[in-house]
Amino acid sequence: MEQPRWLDEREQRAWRGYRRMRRLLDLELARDLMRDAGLSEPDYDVLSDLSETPDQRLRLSELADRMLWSRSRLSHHLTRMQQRGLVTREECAADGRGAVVALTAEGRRAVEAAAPGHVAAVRRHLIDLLTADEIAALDALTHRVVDHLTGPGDARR
Amino acid sequence: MEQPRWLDEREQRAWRGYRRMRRLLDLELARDLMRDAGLSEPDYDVLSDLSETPDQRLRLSELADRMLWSRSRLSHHLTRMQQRGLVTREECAADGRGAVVALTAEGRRAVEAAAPGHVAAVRRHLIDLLTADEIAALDALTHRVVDHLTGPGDARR
DNA sequence: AGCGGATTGATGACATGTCAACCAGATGGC
DNA sequence: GCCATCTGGTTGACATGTCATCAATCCGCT
Repeated sequence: MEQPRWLDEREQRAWRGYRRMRRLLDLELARDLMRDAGLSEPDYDVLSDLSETPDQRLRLSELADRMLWSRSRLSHHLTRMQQRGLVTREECAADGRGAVVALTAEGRRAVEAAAPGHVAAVRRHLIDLLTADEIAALDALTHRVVDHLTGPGDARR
Repeated sequence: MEQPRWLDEREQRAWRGYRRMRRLLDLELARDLMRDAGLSEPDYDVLSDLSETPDQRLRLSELADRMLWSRSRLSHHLTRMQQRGLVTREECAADGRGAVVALTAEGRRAVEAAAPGHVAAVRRHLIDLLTADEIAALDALTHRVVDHLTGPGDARR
């Protein structure tokens, strides 16, 4: 830390570009999703993960891990979604402490209605703007960073 | 929207990788910054933008635009930072409605103390994991997306 | 000069996320 | 079997972000 290696020009541009894209893309996708389907991104993510699961249901901890959410956050968010009728909570047969979230019919209807538009927005604002090489690079690089962050130091310090 | 063009395998992987990286990188950088310097990312961004400005001060609206924040968010955040002594508000001579945020000595000290460690973390968890080609690709692609999102449809809808 | 609409920033109510307890049930050593 | 400990999930207090609204001021026009 004594002699910090600052970012050179190109690195600087890449880093700032990343952050700016991140923010703008997020705003845009969230706005589209809310306008077209009445869902927030977190709502959509929960519903989407659930709908991809064989039985339309998951243990809370399992879902939290997949989404990289704290259990607390998930619990709070699910109670809100439950009040809107998108999901229900069930007891877990295998573990008396556990709970299972399940998609309701209405929840399923909501994701299915939202998905095409959301995918189209992701294409329009990101994927279709990239060359095949860039998509490949993005795939490679993001996974490398993810592996780095989940690998050795997964146990935090 | 009738026949949605779903993402193919590679696109899917790139998109999911991006989202996962986004989340993990954010958590990691935020944790490091808080632990080492007692600042949140938003704190750091505000201080950093101010410190790069000639006079260490900016109009609120100017700062909000640069950061892509709502004015409301900025105003709330600044009152919190002000209470911690990192910034002050001043009246704007040129415009009676306006306000100007200025870095305090303590605020300056805080960014300068935080910057080397933060840059090192950005390197360690992202930049230094990428090849030169990937950095160039990231630079190009993010700016293209940013231009797309800020360009024609800047007036939303 | 003076009216009317736009802009600036502040504010309060509310939605969302985080953090630190907390409880109930599981698990493991003895 | 029984106690100590760990885990899964919930909860409440609090930090943060959003949205609608408001007052002050500015600007363009007559």
